[in-house]
Amino acid sequence: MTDVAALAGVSAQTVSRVARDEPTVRHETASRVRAAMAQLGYTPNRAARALRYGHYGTVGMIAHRLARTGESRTVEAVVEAAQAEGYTVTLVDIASPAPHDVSAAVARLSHQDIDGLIIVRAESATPDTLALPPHLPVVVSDSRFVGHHPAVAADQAGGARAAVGHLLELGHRTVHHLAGPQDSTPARQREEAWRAALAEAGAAVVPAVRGDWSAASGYDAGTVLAADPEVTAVFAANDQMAAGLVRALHEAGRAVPGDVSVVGFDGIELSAQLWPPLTTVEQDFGEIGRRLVDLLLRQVRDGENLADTHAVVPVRLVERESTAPPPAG
Amino acid sequence: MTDVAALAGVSAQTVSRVARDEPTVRHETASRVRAAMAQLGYTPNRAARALRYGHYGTVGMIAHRLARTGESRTVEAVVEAAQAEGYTVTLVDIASPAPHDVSAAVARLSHQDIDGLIIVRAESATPDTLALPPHLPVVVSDSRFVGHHPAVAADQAGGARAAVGHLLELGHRTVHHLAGPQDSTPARQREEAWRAALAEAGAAVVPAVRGDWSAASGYDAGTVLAADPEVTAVFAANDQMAAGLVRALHEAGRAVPGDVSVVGFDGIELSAQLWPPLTTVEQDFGEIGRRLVDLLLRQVRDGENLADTHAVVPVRLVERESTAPPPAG
DNA sequence: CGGGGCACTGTTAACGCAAACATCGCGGGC
DNA sequence: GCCCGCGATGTTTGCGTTAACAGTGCCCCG
Repeated sequence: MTDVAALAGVSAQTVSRVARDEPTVRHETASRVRAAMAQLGYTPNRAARALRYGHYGTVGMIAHRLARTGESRTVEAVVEAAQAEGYTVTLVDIASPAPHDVSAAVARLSHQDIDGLIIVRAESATPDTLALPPHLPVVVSDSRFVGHHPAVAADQAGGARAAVGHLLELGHRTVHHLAGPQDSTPARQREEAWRAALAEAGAAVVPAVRGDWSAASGYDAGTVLAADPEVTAVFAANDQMAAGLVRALHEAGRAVPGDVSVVGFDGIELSAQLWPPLTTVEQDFGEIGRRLVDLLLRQVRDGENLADTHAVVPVRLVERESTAPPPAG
Repeated sequence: MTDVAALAGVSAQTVSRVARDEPTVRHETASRVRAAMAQLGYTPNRAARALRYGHYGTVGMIAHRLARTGESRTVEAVVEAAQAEGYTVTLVDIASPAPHDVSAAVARLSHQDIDGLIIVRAESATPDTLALPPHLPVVVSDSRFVGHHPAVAADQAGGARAAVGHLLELGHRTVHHLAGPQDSTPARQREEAWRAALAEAGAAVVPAVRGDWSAASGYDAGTVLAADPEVTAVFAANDQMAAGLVRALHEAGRAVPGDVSVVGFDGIELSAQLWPPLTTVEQDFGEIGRRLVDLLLRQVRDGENLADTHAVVPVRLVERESTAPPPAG
């Protein structure tokens, strides 16, 4: 900056004014300064600016396994929403959802230049183990943190009930469940809602089969389910596992949806192009991302206390061709 | 910091020393300072630190459509690799791959606190339209920038040749191509290599059908391909489109691989669980991410000039059940 | 023709931190 | 017993920027 000032024959302050497009600089002077900036390749140092201003224009985001469907789509939505508000996003991927790793990530990020923090699926962390720096605005995409931090979550239970209800209405006597891993909150919520929906409808509550979200685990579970002639309808906790399940059913010679109906969860792009196209509970990740950013920035900018806020984002059952009435007899 | 110093009864410098774990502080003093830090909820201000040190410990990353397979997996790998080196990643999603939007993203990011920049698939941008700030280390995941910026790219051509070669070896007389969008470099590279491989093998060079990477576009293209009895083998430019294509084939009553063989590209998780499991060209996104970070940090830390570096990451043909010899006759 | 105001530009200080240097007190060597 | 050296801590200074205030020259008004 000093060099630019010298080259343009003005003071550093004037360079600063030009850099910030202050109107109180004569046109001629401004162009001279701009020329000097271009010649020297000058860019304002953001660290110094941030130091002066006291904020960074950046939000931190912590997630586990960024490349997964929900995560990557949430990341995309958060990045877009943050950009629209003039903020950039700094990302940290945690090694595991264990409290220790989450805390380490929080520590790492809170040492970065961030104005606020978004935690996606803190899974096994609890409010107490989070060890957040005081005064740092936070939003969590996990409803267990209500009362501690503002939270945004999809209507997991509603989605599960919709899936079960749909299958029951088609005439299935009960609905099996291909559940997600036990350390995942959404997985548990879907599983509990499935069980509750069955009980309320007076249908037989059968044991759940468990996968780990991966398509391969869905296939493995599918080989078991396919061998059981009692199984006529399965609600899978995500679309990946549903795809693996469908493959296992095909291999076992059980027609989908002729012999077995399948419902997924998430609404990944591929769900519509599977064979058969998958009936699924579609989540609005874009909305989740936008709500996360909104709740965070309201704290950052206006200092609102939103600890009790709990935004529930609705889900939608999309009926495609993987569900039908059970086989006669 | 001043408050902490006052509370602990030491100077600010000693607080600084404790914050950085300098060993020249007496244990007793250090604990007193730490207690004060905890009580006051003190966290070192990174902007001030960055100002002092002259670097940020952050790299910027620009990508288009973060939630797509290649992008999200590259992002994950980059984030992990950067974290391992003590850097965090700031993400910007561009609205479109048009030069104007890329430049805008560059401008936005270069005003952030970053030590270097990773540009993923600059697609339609060219070295000249990039308008990068001088002295900012950059790495691009696109081989067209060789000579201008260090680049990392998967072996698109090699992958396409492997796919075509595999199908030809099975006995197919020619291989059709379900291409990606024309404004995508990888799509063009795959398409050109497909055509070249066909020509070299003396096979008939048929026109390519074009999609936009989406599974739905693959389905649309698939309805056309399925109607043509001449088609016995299709190389799809990505797995999503391959999935849509396979569905269209199923619907048209053409068996996969009995009547038509299909090869995809990318190696998404679901490819192994489609029906039938998809033969595909697997990319090593993890390696791409690691190489990007490596090349960037070598510039950042050691000031190396890597402009001519062009890392080609090998791909691997994974043979599964969607390919077989053509139907007899 | 002198003073007030305005447009423009310069000077000073502070943001929070850490390197460099200064100081202090103590134990040991002579 | 005096001074050196070392460990532990304090003081000064500057990183690049910008807010606040301080000029400086010019035009216009009375």
